[in-house]
Amino acid sequence: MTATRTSPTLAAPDVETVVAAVRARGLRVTAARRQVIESLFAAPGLVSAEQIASGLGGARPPVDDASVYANLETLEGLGLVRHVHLGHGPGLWTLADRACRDFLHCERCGAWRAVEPSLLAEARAAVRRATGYQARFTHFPIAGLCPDCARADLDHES
Amino acid sequence: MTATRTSPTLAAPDVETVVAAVRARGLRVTAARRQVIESLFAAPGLVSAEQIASGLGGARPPVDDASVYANLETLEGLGLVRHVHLGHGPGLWTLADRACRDFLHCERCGAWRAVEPSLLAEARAAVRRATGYQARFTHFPIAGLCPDCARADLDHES
DNA sequence: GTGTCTGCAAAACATTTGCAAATGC
DNA sequence: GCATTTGCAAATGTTTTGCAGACAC
Repeated sequence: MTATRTSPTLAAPDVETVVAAVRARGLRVTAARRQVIESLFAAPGLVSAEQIASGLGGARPPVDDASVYANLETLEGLGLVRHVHLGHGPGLWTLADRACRDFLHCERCGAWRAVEPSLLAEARAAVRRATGYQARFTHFPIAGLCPDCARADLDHES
Repeated sequence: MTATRTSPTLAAPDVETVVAAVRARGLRVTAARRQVIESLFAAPGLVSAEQIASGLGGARPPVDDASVYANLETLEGLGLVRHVHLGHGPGLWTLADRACRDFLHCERCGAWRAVEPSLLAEARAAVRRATGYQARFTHFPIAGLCPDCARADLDHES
């Protein structure tokens, strides 16, 4: 469902800080839970639940899909983790402090870009003026064409 | 799910016009295909493939899911039909030449709104200036909070 | 010890695919 | 007549659910 912005986003520089935050909430730090957290730190950017479950291609023992989903949901509830939907395909997950960004996604080549929310302030204001909607590009990104594909599109039409 | 449609419905061609367009492309007009087309005309707005397959709750005989999907894809290829993704849930289909083309979707209450693309020209320009992306809100809508939910959000926080 | 988490299995859900039989043109 | 299209059945990919046993605290 909709991501619930509960607590202010914690700065989470390392695994142990997140683990400590989990424990502080009275939740248990199991091997599976720790591995989900470590996978998110190890990943270069957005990762699917399936990638996390299979150990990110590393030599780690796999964690069951259901446990990964349960953990991601729990961690998202704590505000430590977020997910985003880039077009079709599975939801993609990342640490909350890394994902406090707005996303753009190219419908043609699949490239995505994460930007500071402030960069899109003017766009959000324009949407608001035109429609009254308060746009959030965090969970469902802006879809469209990246600069390269937009240029190719123009070349093709001319 | 409250559907807020503040969209002027331009004169859409009738069923026979679409049927004629299908035949003109050398495709066959079967009972199932005709029913898919009629369902799209009968629907008040966006409908799922599942709703079309089950006859829109009417007394019509059901059409097989696979046939509905195949037909929607074919008709979309002809430019007669298109689909959008409102958040999670199934894709939603509508006739291509119904007036409104850009969608906004409320992540909280699920309401959606279809607007003239020109209304969002300024927003698209702002995205372009800030990021170089050419935003298209047609297939994946703008997600955020509708005016009502945005107001409730403010009230709740204050 | 107690209540949370885990892994496994199975279901839910939207969609796609394979194929023999039906049918529009 | 013949290619297109259908309905059925089964597979796909993603996520959820139910549950008995394992384990953190």
